Amino acid sequence: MYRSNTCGELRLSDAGKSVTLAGWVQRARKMGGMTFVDLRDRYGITQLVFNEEINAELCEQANKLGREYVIQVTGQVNERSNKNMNIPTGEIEIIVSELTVLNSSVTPPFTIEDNSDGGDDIRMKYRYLDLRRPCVRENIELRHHMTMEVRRYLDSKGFLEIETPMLVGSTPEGARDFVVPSRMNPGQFYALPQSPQTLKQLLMVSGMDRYFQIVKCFRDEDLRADRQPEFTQIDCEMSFVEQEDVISTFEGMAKHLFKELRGVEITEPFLRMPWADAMKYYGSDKPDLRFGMKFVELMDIMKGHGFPVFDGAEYIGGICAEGAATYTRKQLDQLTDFVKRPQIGAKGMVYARVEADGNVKSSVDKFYTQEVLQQMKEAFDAKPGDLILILSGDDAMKTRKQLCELRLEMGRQLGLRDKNKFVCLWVVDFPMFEWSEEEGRLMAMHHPFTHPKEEDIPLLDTNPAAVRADAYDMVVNGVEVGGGSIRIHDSALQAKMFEILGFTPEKAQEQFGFLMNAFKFGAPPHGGLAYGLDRWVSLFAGLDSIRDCIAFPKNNSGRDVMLDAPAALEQKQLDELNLAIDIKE
RNA sequence: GGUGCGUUAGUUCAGUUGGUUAGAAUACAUGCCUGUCACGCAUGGGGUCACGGGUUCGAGUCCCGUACGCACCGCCA
Repeated sequence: MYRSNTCGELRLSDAGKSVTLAGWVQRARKMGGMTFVDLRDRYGITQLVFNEEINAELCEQANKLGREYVIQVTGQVNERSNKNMNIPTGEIEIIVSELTVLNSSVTPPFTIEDNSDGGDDIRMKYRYLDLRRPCVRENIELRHHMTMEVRRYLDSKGFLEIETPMLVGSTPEGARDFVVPSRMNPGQFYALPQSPQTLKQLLMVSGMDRYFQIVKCFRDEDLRADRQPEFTQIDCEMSFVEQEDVISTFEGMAKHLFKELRGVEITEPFLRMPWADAMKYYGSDKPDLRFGMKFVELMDIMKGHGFPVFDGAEYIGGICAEGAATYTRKQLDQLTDFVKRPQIGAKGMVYARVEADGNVKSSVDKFYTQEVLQQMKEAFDAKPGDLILILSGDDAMKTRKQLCELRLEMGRQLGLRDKNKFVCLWVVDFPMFEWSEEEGRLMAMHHPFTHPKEEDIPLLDTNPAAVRADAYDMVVNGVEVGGGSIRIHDSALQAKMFEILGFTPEKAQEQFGFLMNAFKFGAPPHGGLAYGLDRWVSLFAGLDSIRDCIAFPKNNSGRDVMLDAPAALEQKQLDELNLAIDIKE
């Protein structure tokens, strides 16, 4: 038996017991005649005491212990004379009578503490040491608890957890696939699934009725703080459901997770917003509604008064930052620089302060009478002390996206994006298609299996760009944590969708024939949703990056710096797979 | 594919206008210390200033390129 207890569980009530503990040496404090050792495991830290007067030889051994040595000790639980109330075990210590070094350790490259001295790069290289740090370990524990609660909730609703294959066929629409060469089928490749989308639909055809899977998905696209090439979805599908059924089931799951993992009880229904409104009022399909600053359009009020920039604009709109009239000229110049950054791309920014007497003082006063400025103030319902920021441009959608960035930045600067506040929103009524400049054709905004809104189906022939879909995203604090749709279950309608997307019937049959054929055998109406597990955990843990809740993540270049992957293959392996490498300059 | 920031001791960072032997903290080693808990005190070792080129009497510092890291744009049905 290596241990009788963990390093996190002994309390004052255990005083007098003889125990055996095992763990890692966090640090040793040598006081001369006595030595204290903090022994750490996943559960906590327990202080060990070695006293020269009691056992000189043992104390000598303890003085040789280094950081991260793995040791086993036996001793008696003792009430401390000086208690440390900062840790749960701080009222006791172990007076050690036996010490075994189970393994030594070289000096770690960074300290194993919450306030570590390790940077991202070195932490990833030694991720197994990074995971020893309590603040990282807690994220992994939270992730575990979340998957357990997901299973508990979905099981209670009758969902079956069913595994789908990782080696599937490549699909042309959407993200780039990771591909896997087949040795037994020379020149042919599997692809890793971007999502089990079509397979879960086939499970509905099978009559499985309610399916879920906590599943890895793979997309060979560039990484971000919130995007990894392999990530985990909570993938779900239900039969005989309409949009409302799916939304209520997964709103219920979100509430369950909030309650069980964050202790937040949400009783009222989540907010709903049509996609068109989200774009119009927030310039984004995933608005952060923890704060206001809804866009106000100013074309009627501000255009045609002789200010050339606005007079030539196709869109003029602004936000009102409550109480921000105290912003200095320097701060406003910095905001102007912010929106002019190439990544945002605004030409400039107009600002207006509402002064204590209600007058509006703007950066374009010479073009506008106070009367017009007052109309503008009314449009925002602005109060004395508020600051109005206005952008304009010749492309309404682009300008709204710029205004969106400005709004988020102001929210950040004014401290309105509190990590402990959660606002949940369903964005609904997504467009079915969006125009792709690159491809010169319509592309599915969600995916090609999405059901159009019943009332918009006639538009498929006349004006497909105006067709809306039975698609919905869940957005929490401006993070898209999941999305789904009602699917097409009719092979004729599915064929029509492929036609609109520019597939020839032959191509559609080749790529998705298996699905359309299945639909001929009695496919039930069905729909579903996938939640992003990594993003949910990050949101609950208040993390800036999903990397921090993934045990072994990839870096920005898609590399695992610990495993040094990806890497070149041996020629023998390439030969077996009938592959030749030809790297273009 | 693109933009920005960064790369100096094991680690996290400072390093002024280009000027003597490149510093701090922490970690590490040694010694002292019997109630510490971020223990304390003393001493010590530890540097290809990412790499390559350029400007200069002289480059950690300025310029160009490359590599790597982070954030972002494109991309992510």
